[in-house]
Amino acid sequence: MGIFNKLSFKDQAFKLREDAILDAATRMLASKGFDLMTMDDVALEVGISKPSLYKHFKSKEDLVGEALIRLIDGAIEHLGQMPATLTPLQRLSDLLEWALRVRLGGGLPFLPSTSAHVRDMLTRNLRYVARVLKLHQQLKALVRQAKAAGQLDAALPDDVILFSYYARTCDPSVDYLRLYSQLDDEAIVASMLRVCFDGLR
Amino acid sequence: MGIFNKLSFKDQAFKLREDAILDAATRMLASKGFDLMTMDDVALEVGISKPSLYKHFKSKEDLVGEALIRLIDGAIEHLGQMPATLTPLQRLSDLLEWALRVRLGGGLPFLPSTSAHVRDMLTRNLRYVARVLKLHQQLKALVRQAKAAGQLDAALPDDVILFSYYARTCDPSVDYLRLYSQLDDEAIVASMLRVCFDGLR
DNA sequence: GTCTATATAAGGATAGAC
DNA sequence: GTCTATCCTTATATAGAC
Repeated sequence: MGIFNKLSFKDQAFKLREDAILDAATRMLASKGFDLMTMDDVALEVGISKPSLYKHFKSKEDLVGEALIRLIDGAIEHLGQMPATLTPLQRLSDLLEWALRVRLGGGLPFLPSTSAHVRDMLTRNLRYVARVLKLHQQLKALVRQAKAAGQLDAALPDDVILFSYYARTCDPSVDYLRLYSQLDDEAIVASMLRVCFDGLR
Repeated sequence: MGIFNKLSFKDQAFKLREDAILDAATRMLASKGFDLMTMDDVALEVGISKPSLYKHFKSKEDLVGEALIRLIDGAIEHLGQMPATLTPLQRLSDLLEWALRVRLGGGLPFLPSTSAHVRDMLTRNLRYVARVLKLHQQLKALVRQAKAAGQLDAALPDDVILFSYYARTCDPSVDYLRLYSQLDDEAIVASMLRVCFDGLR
C-alpha cells in the first residue's frame, strides 16, 4: 500500500510538471512561434534539464502537438458550457471572443499554422487532427444552423465561412493593433468581432 | 570605350541574375516560408553556387528584404496605374484583388510576417520600412476618403480597417480553401473580397 | 566573379553517470 | 528520473584557389 501511494505521488508530481511544461511551451509558442521556440528555452523556463524534458515529450513536435490539443480541448469545453439560450450565431461570436481573449492573455490561437511547415507537422499528428475534426464538426453544424436562421450570409460556402472564422482567431492584425494602435484589449476584441461578422463596409 | 561597354554588359548580366535570384526567393518564400527557405535551395534553383549568391546579397535577411521591397513596389505601382474613375473603395478592393491573385499565382502576400521573428527582421530593414510606410500612407488616405464617402464603416478606427485589410492579403484561409474546398481560384478571390468588405453575416 | 571546401553556430536529441 | 556532457545534423556564411 505504501508503495502504491509513493508511486501515486510520483505520478502526481510528474503530471504537475507536465502541465508546467505545456504552460511554458504555450507561452513561448505564442510569443516566439514554433521555429524560435527551442527545447533549451522550454527546459530553462520550467527549471529542468533538457533530457528530463525529453522524458515527458519524445520530440519537439510531440510537445507542440500536446499543447495545441490542450488548446482545442479548451475550445470544445467552452462551447459545451454555453447557456442553452444562445443562438448559433451568438455561440460562434462567443467562442471567437473567447479565443481572442485567450490569445491576448498570452495564449495561443488555434490554427496557429500560417507556416506550411507547422501545418504539415500537425497534419501528421493523428490525435491533434481528431480533436480539430471534432471541433470542426461542431462549428460546421453551428454555421449551417445560423445560415438557416438567416444569421449568416447564405451566399457564402460553408468552407469559406469556417476557414475565415478560424483565420480570425489567429489574425495578425491583433498583434499589429497592440503594437501600433491606441486601442486597449477590450476595444481590440470588439473591433475584431465587428470586422469578422460585418466586414469593413 | 570598349572597356566601358564590357563593364556595362557585365552589369547587365549581373542585374539579370539578381532578378532571377529574387524570383526564386519569392517563389520559395511563398511556398515554404522564411525558415524553410535555405540559401542552398535558392542557389541551386538559380543554378549558381552559394558564394556567388552572397556576392549579390550579403545575407539571407538582405535577400528576403529585397524580395519584399520589390513586392511592395509592385503594389504601389498597381495603385498608381488605376483609372481615375475608380472610387476610393473600388481602389482598395481592386488592390486587394490584385494581391490575392499575385499570391494565388505563386507570389507573396505583403505583410508576410505572422511570425514575430520575420516581423522584427523587417522592422530593422529601413529601406523596407520606408516603402511600406509609403504604401501605408496612400492606403490610409484612401480609407479616410472612403469613410467620408460613407463607403466604409465610420465606426471602425482607421488602424483597425488598415490592419484588417493587410491581414486579408495574407489570410491563411486562402491556403486552406485551396487545399480542402472545391472552389477554383476565381471563386476564392470573390469569396475573400466579399468576406473582407461585407463580413460573414 | 565563380567555384570547392570549410568554418561556425544553433538546436534537436541522447549516452551514461548517479 | 535527473543531471552533465556530447553527438549530429543543418544551414548561414566565408576562405582561398583559379
